Amino acid sequence: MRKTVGRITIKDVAEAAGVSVGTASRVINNKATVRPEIRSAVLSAIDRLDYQPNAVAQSMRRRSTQLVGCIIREINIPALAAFVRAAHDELDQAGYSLVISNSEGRRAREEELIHRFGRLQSDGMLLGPYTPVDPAYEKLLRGFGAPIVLFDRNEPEWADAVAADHAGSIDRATSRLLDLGHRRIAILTGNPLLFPAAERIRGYRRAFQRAGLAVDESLVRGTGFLAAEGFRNASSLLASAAPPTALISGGIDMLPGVLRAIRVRGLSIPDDISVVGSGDSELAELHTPPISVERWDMAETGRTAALLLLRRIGGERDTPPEHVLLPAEFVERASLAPPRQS
Amino acid sequence: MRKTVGRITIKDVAEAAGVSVGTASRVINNKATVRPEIRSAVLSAIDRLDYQPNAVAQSMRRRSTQLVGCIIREINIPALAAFVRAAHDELDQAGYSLVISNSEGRRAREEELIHRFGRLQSDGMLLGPYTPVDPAYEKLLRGFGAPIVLFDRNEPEWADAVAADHAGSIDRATSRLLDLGHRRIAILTGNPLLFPAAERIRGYRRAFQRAGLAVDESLVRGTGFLAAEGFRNASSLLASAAPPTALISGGIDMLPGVLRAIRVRGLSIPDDISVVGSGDSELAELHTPPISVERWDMAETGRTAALLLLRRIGGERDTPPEHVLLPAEFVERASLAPPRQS
DNA sequence: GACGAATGATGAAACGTTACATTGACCCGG
DNA sequence: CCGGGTCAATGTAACGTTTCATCATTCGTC
Repeated sequence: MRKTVGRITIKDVAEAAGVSVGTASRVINNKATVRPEIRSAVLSAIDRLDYQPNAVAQSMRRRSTQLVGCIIREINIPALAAFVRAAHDELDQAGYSLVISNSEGRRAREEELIHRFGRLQSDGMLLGPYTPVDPAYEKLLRGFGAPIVLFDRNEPEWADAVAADHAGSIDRATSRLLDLGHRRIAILTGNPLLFPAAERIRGYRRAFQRAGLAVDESLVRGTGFLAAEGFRNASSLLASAAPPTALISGGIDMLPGVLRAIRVRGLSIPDDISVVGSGDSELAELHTPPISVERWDMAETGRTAALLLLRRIGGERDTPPEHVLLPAEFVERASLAPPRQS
Repeated sequence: MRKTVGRITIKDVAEAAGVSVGTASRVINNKATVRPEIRSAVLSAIDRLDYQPNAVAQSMRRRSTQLVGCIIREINIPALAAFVRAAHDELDQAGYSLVISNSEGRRAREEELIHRFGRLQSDGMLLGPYTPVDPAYEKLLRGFGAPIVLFDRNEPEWADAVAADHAGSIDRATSRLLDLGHRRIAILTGNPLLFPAAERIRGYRRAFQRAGLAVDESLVRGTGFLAAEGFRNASSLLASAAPPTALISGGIDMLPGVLRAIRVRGLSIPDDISVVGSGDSELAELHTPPISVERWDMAETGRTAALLLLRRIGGERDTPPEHVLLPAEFVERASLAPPRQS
């Protein structure tokens, strides 16, 4: 006798099987001992009524939602989509669902989303804050009642984190440019208070230092990861009295802006200017000429982040925070050439 | 006096403000009438205790989770990411969170995810089934307790749907190829039981019919949308005795496979073969030569889907299902040329 | 055949909210 | 001065589970 109104609850199942709700619950979670004949009676009732446990009620009681929040800047960036995809697979396999949200890189939205995922009682969170973590932010994160894993960030340092070795790859890229004879090498990246920007600049300086050369500070621009910033900075540099002969685009989706600035100015790659991008992409690979990039495995990043998170969720609460640094390589393509003799 | 164990509940707030939980609740949901001085007492307690409502408990009681499920084949496909992004924004603005999951185009996973989102009590679902909707599937969907919006699908027909006019754009593409003198035009797409495959083939046939020409059925391949299928079909066609002089890649992420098959065979575009893709992408735009495509607005698709869903969630349950057909255009690029004289 | 130990099933109390029926206080008109 | 009508706040019953203490039955042992 199917109930006509409302969904089927465990109570209906118990009634149909002629047992108590408690027993029905024990069957459903196949717990402890329950007589085989009763078990099958309950299972048949479940089948007959097409019963599905109400996850909300379960979450309420078990105090675990099997939900993981993920705050990224923009799902539309292929590299981030790859990250999400890999993390999703790992979490999904462990029975967790992924709630994603785009922060658009805005502090206010990040805060709102963190609050939202807190209210949601999500069991964990993957977070790539776009704002430097000041004390207020740190407090907000500390108040989040579940484990947090950061990606491509290293603050707050008490959270687990997965990041790529930007310093290493940009060091290699810069060295290669120096070897080719470049001296005026510009690096465009985000706020140096954020890990990937700081690291890229660190690698850049390290290469100069090793070569015994001084860095021209006017060529180091840490104002923003976005394509628009890339365009702005590249444009102004290229228009200057002593324009750079090589340009490192240090943002995961900055390259389109930089390329546009170069095109607008009528320059050609690599004859007029050498270019290095950050993060491999169809754009970099298929561009004419193909653009050299620092590359790391985004899927591996996502997997690792998910695994770290699952470990914490699984109860490992008081081992020290783990900061995984994944290798990044420098992939040379046709976008590099010696500087033009002038 | 901050509780040291467990989260702060509305009970703590009520206690701290010296009112009943009912009153506290009324303040929180600023409902009905509540004396200003009491309201501010409660608000100050909330502030002091840093209280956040438990969304799980709210969902339980209100019977609404503010969660929307989204099942797509693969978030990693830029076009789908754009869809998700746009839908996300619309839903987010209305206070809903988006739970996404990748079906990998596998029926079993689709079913499992639909069940999961049902158990989750999600308030709605965005769904692009990759499997033709047979009676069993239709029953599954009918049993899902919340509104469903399909994208690029038209079945089951009782669900709202948003799709692109593939028939129109592929008709134009085919016509253009016929005008250029092509007669052996192959079309590679998915299962013709699925809307976008059926529509593309329909447009293709329509163009031939208008031109008074017969379709060579051996050139119509409706075996799968994936890049691997594209590679397989393109390879076998190109290796045949009478290979096509033009090729329509009728799947949103099939193009890489098709291009690879052409490259492997050592053919050049457009001299040896003309190519049309489905859905614009960086690959199509930046390829040498750029690939012509049928193009539609993925963001608009996502927005529309979200809006349709929100309307249903908002209570409009018994207006007839809405099937929105968004325009698709044919974008001609350098991948087209007259067939080589043989 | 009685007793304790297992084994299985039950009932009710949570979980944190919201909604609804109730109560209490106060005012106003007759 | 009483009755009815507002307005505000309270107390409590849900929502659908799980869990835990409790109770009932069975079984083996002496």
